[in-house]
Amino acid sequence: MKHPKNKKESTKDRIIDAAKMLFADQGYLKTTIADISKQAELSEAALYEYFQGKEDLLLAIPDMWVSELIEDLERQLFGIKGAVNKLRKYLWWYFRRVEESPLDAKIVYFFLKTNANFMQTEVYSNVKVLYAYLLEIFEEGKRTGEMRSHINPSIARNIFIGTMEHIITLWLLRDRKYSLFENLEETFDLLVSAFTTRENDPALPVRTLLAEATQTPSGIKHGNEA
Amino acid sequence: MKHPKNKKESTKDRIIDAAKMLFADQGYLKTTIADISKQAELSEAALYEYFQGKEDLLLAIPDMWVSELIEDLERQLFGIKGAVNKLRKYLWWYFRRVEESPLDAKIVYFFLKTNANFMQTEVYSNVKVLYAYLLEIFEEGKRTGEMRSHINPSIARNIFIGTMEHIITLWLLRDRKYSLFENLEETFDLLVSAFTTRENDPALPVRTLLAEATQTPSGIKHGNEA
DNA sequence: TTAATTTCCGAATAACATTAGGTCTTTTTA
DNA sequence: TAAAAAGACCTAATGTTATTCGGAAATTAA
Repeated sequence: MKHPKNKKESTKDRIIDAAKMLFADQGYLKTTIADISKQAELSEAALYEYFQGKEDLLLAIPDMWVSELIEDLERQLFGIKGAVNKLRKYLWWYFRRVEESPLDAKIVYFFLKTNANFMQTEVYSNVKVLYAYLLEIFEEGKRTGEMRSHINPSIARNIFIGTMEHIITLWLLRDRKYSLFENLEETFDLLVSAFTTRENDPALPVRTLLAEATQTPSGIKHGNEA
Repeated sequence: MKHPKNKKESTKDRIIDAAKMLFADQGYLKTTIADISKQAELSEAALYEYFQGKEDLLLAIPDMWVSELIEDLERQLFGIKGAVNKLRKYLWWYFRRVEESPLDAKIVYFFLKTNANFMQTEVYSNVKVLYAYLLEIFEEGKRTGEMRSHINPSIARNIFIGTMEHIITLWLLRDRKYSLFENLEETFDLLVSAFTTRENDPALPVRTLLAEATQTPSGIKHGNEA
């Protein structure tokens, strides 16, 4: 059915690109079908051959992006050992994808949830897949002892996702004037220190502290713990 | 100017209440001025005596709510000693306010950021005030030694706010079928364990071991407010 | 080459937000 | 108190936008 004329971008893609740019730039409301079709060099009526309407067009954008993400994620995590390492990879991977596709990200974070029936959409179930990976990671960490045994995976996931989303939202609101990766290392360490057992906490290695403490001149009382 | 006929709700309030309900229920887009004015028992034209337009009306809602929050927050935190206690109060207070005014919260979290010029609005600067309190709390915690000395307050704030917002957003998306306070205790403990020095971590009292081994380092005055 | 199909467009249509212009009521003021 | 001013409200335009209609041009299939 689809015969991609490689010489030029397909019409559908042109529409999507135009819409993506305009939605992200001016917002969904202020962007008119006339704007989009002008940018895509097409009549307004023709646009309706490709999308059922403005809302359908909006939904199509995150739909594609999130699908790509899902496919990529599996490959990215493949072969990585350990829950903390997976968590780290997840974070760096996702931030890179967001930095590479800020328009998609903006549409996802700003215009998707407003849709009222967003919960019933294809995109939402795909987002849940992305989140489910995190749950698995926390469950693995718990199982292997890398993370605290009494941790609640879904709570940990809330904290992790919430933090990610907030950082991204701020970055988008501030017109992405800085790098998303600024302070990321520190943020990750802080998060991990909440989840992991102490031995695995790189930010505050207790073993080392203990060792230091027992060496400090004033501190030696009774080193009854080891 | 204002002569509040106490016998009935003022017209302006009626409009705001109608808009709040309809926006939160159907979304900003699907709600028409006709809907709102019908609900408020008013002609469409009359509505424009009170608000410049649909967008102005939308903005008015969080504007009022956030102003109230700011005024309340100061009183709520007044007299509470210790950064962790303040943090806890902040969280419980805010969640209660959200649970009491879910429609306002929904408008804030779902329809405000989409506004493109949201950054220039009155509401945004007020939201920043709310967030600034958190920064102060983390700085205080750092200063008093209640929290880790190497913590970055703005990173801690990101984690805290991100987590809050994510929990609230989920709750709203799921039609608030459960209590916002479900698992809150556990979530808070997990967060605090990332921020605090070990002695204040009730979940995993590793530091008590250390404290036994050494004396409290550098004369930390831990307010024993737990 | 002809029929079918796809791609596209100009011109309606319809749903809205917003304005204009006016009536009726309440408040002010002289 | 009576006239004037201000306020609250309305019906009926007006203008903007999304969406649909009916058909033309271009492409593909036979």
